[in-house]
Amino acid sequence: MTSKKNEKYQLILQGALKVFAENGYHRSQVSKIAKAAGVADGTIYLYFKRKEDILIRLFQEKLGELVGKFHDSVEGITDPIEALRTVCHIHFTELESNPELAYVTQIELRQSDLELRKEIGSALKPYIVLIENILKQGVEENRFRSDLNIKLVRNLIFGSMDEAVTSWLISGRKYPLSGQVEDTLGFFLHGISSKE
Amino acid sequence: MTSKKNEKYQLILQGALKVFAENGYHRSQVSKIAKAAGVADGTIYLYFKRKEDILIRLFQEKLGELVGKFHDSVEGITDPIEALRTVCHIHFTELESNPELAYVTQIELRQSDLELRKEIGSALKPYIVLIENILKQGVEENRFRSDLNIKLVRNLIFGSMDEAVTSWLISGRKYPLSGQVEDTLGFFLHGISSKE
Amino acid sequence: MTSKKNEKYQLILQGALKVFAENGYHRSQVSKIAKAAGVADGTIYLYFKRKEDILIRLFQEKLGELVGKFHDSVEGITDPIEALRTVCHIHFTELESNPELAYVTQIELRQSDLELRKEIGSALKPYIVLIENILKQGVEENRFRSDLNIKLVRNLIFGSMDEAVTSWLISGRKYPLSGQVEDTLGFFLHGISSKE
Amino acid sequence: MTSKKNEKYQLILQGALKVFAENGYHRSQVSKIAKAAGVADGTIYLYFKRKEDILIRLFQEKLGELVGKFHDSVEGITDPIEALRTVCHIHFTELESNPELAYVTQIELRQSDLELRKEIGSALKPYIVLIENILKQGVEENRFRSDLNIKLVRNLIFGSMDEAVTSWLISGRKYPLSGQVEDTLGFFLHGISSKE
DNA sequence: GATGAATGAGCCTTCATTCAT
DNA sequence: GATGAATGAAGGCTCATTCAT
Repeated sequence: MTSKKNEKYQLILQGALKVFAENGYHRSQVSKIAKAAGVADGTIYLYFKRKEDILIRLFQEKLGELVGKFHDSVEGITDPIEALRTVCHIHFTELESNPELAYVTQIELRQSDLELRKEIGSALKPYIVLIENILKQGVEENRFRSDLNIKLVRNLIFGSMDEAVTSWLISGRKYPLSGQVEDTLGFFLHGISSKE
Repeated sequence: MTSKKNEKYQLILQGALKVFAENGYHRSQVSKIAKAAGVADGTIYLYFKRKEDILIRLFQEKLGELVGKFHDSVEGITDPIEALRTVCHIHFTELESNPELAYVTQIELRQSDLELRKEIGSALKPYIVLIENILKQGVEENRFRSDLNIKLVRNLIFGSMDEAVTSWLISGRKYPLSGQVEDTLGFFLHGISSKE
Repeated sequence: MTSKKNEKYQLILQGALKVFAENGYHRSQVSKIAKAAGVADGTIYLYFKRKEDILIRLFQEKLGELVGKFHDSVEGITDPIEALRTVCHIHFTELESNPELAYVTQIELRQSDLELRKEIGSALKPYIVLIENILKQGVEENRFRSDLNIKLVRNLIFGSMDEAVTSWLISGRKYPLSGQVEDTLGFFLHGISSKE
Repeated sequence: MTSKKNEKYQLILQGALKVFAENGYHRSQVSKIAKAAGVADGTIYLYFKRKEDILIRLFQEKLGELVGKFHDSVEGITDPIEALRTVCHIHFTELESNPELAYVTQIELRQSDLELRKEIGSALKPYIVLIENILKQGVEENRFRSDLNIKLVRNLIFGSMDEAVTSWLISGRKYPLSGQVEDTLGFFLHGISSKE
């Protein structure tokens, strides 16, 4: 049964999320993760090739879930502006309601070398593509400017939201992140220039 | 002579920049930095309290230089839009022409715990404030929207540029970063909505 | 099995005794002890918190054994003079027949800071108390002088024997230490004054 | 002028005595001694071959002074018992009134390897010989027992006093050491047996 | 599959000693 | 003689990974 294998596998991922969030990747010994997961040290190596794999898989699983939620939520929405609002709303509320995950994605995942960054990049790819598709659709429907540099703008949008989350996290989460959805969206849609 | 003292200090910083960029912080042994700097291992500890200090100081020095350039360049510019263009232009060209520095700031500096992230944040503060002041001035002069959430927008702008640099870096620097200044500025100023 | 755990623990202690005796504490690298014990360097840290702990535990174990022997030997002896003779005899013969232990107790254990000295002192306490009890009993039975300053005299007796051992050791063990039991006892019992 | 040379030499010895007493030999860095002495690190190596030499010389100088005092005080005394009393009195009072010296001689000097212990032994020799001569004279004058094992007894006497000092020191110097001269002397002279 | 005791490579840091000034 | 910046050897300790049970 894969369910049995999944059981330990999931326990380890959950333990790792907790331990990474509390201590940071480099101060999270494998033995500490094993204890948090309630398994023996060696058991971890039955499911993960090396310590770094735990981080990668954790990210992939969690980001997969997130991207799934993005897809599900956007699916029925035909208005690209509404789709963008939904993406931003989910991005902020999901991380706001899950500080451990936020910490790991915003802080710990960056604690990795160029190689890992590329892997993270590919895991993020579906999310970036999702934004890209919204942009394309918006341009086609003439809701967005036709001269958009889409590859660039999707990155700028992602980077904006990412920085908004990181700032909120580093500030100590003193204000509600979800309260910034509309202002962020306004920035995306209209920029900062006065109408004149 | 302070020049003499500065000499070794600078040699170590330069060596560290090179070694960090090549290997990443965690794979950069102190002995490797010492060799790159042309000094003995122990000498490093005459100028830096511990290995992590090298990273912090490196960042502070280099970012200090960058912020200085921003200030110098923006000083004589009265038009806030032009000021924003200048900031973006310098941000992109400086890092484009200095890939080692780009690597360390975009990748390695993120490989640090929350504590260090806060120190980095405070070193970045003057830059963020510079953007904030441009925004304030623009609002006052009615060039920017009066309803801007300035604290948020300055972060979004910084985050956008930051992500643009990271993407360019992770892509393998296959395209000229400086070629994206105008499109980025267009995004900041007008957003993505079509005029209608 | 605790025997299995004890096995490595004992191997390390034995290795340490040998290496300390040959090289002295400060010139005994942990790796040398590990090799002598036939275990890996890291294994030592599964059983001992730090290098200094090996010395402390070694002393406590070995001194514990010695004190046990003193107790066993004295137990059935009712004559306090005979008890004192037995103590001196065991003190000299045990160390004489175990030069490695003698070296560590007389030389290396002194190579420690005040903090460790206090720990050693507390481990020695039962031995000192044993001597003290013999003195008390002797005074009660009117075999020893009633005006003895017992706290002082127990120290003087211990110090005498200790110095006798150290001198023998530093001399290169050129004469039989056990041959000095009777003269030492004579000194304790009658002092040096002529009867007149 | 040797006086000039002696000046720095003495400064270093004084600094070392202070630093050794405060920190213990192994935690007394050469640079700390240099600072306490008010000289440069390198200067120490103009007067001492290596760090260990400082300890040896310090001991030799200080012990030399002590032995000088013993000789001066005993010189005019013809009664061997009185001579022994004087020796014990000086031994206790000198170290009691100079806790830094006491600490270094009783604790730090023991923190040395067999080689150094032998050097210390030879520096102590004149003191041991002084005691030996008193014993010989006493035996000749029939004040002490004629069957004394002089080589042994001189060590026992020295060891007794030495232990008395160390115990007093480790106890935290809570009682006056000089108050134990008479009881100690009583032990030397008459031992512990009741007269009968 | 699961365990966890054992491994041993790896590395930061200290500090006695040197030597150019 | 005096300085103190520079040196670099040395070693205690950690912890990711393995493997016999």
